[in-house]
Amino acid sequence: MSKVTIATVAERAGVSRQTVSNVLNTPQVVREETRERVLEAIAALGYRASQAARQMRTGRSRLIAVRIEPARDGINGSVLDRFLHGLTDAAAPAGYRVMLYTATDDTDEIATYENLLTSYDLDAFVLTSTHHGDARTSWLAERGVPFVTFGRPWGAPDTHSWVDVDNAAGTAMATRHLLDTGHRRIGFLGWPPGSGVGDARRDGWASTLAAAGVPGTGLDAATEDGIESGAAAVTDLLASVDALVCASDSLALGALRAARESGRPCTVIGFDDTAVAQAVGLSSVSQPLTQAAARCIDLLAGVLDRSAAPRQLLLEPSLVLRQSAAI
Amino acid sequence: MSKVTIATVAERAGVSRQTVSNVLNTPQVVREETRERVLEAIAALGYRASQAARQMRTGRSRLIAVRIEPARDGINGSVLDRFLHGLTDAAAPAGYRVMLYTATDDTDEIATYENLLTSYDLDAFVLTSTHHGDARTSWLAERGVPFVTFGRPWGAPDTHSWVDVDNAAGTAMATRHLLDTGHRRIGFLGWPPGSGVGDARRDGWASTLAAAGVPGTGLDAATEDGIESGAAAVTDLLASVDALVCASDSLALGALRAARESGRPCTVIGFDDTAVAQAVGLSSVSQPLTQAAARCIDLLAGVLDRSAAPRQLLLEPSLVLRQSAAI
DNA sequence: TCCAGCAACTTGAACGATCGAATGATGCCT
DNA sequence: AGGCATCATTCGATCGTTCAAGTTGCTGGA
Repeated sequence: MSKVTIATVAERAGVSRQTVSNVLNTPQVVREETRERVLEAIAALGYRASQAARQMRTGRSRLIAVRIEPARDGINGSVLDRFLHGLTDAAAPAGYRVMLYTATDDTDEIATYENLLTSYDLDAFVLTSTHHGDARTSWLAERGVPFVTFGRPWGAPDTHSWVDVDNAAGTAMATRHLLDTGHRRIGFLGWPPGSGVGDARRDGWASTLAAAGVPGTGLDAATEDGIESGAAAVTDLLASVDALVCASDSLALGALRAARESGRPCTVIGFDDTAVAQAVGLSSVSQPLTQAAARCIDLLAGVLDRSAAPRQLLLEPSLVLRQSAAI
Repeated sequence: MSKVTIATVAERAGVSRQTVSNVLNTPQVVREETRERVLEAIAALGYRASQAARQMRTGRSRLIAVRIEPARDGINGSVLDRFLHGLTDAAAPAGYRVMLYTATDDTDEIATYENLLTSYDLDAFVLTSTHHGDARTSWLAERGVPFVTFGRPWGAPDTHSWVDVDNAAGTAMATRHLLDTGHRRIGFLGWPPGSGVGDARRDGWASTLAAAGVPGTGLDAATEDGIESGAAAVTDLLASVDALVCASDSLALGALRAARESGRPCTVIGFDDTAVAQAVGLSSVSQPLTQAAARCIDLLAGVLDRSAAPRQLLLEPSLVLRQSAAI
């Protein structure tokens, strides 16, 4: 099984190297008959183009890079992991492979871009966890590096392609469900203002209550993400609500725990439909992560063409109902 | 910011291309003074070697491939994700990058190897989820492809390097803890015999009981992984045990649920210390996944040298104790 | 004095693909 | 028949690096 190059194939098919290359890259310029002969030779020899050689000539690597969060435990990390799974699945049929990198913060991530671009000639980046004043997108845009973000450009103009899940629609859906099932004192447990995602999730709750004419003022609390902090933040609130919409499953779990400890029954709905929600029977808003990943790959095709205008996609989450067991 | 190649650096430093290459790859053959001048030029120009060109010449890509499980929800999938995080972290300082691929089964995975090897010239593979009669390791070994497995070669001889966690030690630790805290009727909930990991976890429990002279016969159950199946499999057992060691957190959660429903108190210890265990306050055996990933990278260095003999590493898990809340 | 031996560096070729321009073959029009 | 456009294919150069084989200058031993 010696090395089979484009020259080997050319010799066997009785054509030149370039013709073989044309069969693979621009089939329309090759006569039908020749094309078939070449393809036959390719199959017979088990030829596969060397990415390294192709990459050196074209500058394209057919590799896209995605950041993976540093190893840490936790409930919410799994969301990005599921997105990553979807991305790998969707990239393969499109002829792309996913390469991972880590970074401690945005500045470090930008330094990594430089490294990866110059030494690996990456074709594109998929960014996650976009936030207000994100330095990464402007850096990439300035240098003309193709990229797609999972998460809209909070506050910045829509100059690039992105996919996002309608966070507000998710909490709105949860709130509406609680209204439909008879609840009238519905609170919200979220994160401190300033994060785009967190604010959107709060808005979904607030606007749904407002539209239904149900008062919500004073029925919300904000804290850092986490079970403990969620439980602590919600204790005061429990006296005045009988249902809670939460910005994450961690917070929801904290709320459930606090409710159980205080002895006050409270229906809780989380966000992200993590494994934990499944395990404890917690209703939760589910993001279509696999679909989001697939759309990112779709958009990337357009971005790599350079010709196509940037496109934006907002996906609808869904509500997964479970009989909320006390934790 | 035009392209800066090894020739640019050479010109600026007043030496030849090869000398620059030597500074980077075999510094000892270059005179101190020259070396510094070259390094200065590299820094000034921001030069970074093109992986594609290097790869074409050397056949090495500095890329290692790892399988990522297809997108699915669940509690146990997170274990491999955490391993993946650790691997990416550990690979970067060693000058390697991680590339992902998916595969539906072993046969499909082997087909993917062929693809990846011929077109991307991958340096090595890291395999996870090894099992009895694993076709993947023999395929790779036959072709001389460097690889390391996370998981020992169940049943097969130790002809390659691997890292594994001592599963039996984990359940032994859990069992011993239960004995120390006064339990005498300790059961085991695991998977059907045949899986190396599952059998090892059962053995740890059985041998510890035997060593302590505490009877365990008839106190174990086996079922497919999952909360529901775990709950179903353990109901009969609950009459005769007051503590359970489980092969996974999913099973442990099922056991907890069944115990709560039956009204019989039962101390439960899970395995893998997943986010779910954290969330519900379940004690669990924790695998040192970050460490395992780092060791895999270490071993890979030896494997890529070809000279070094295969090495094996067995890591000790630890027991994370929590006040087991009823679910 | 001469040349072997060494250290430090340089030069040409090669890896395997693609790009641009050139070549040969074919058909059509005048 | 000659000219010319069109299509299919070939040829030579090139991407950036490393390997193998020089070249140069210097030291020391016979």
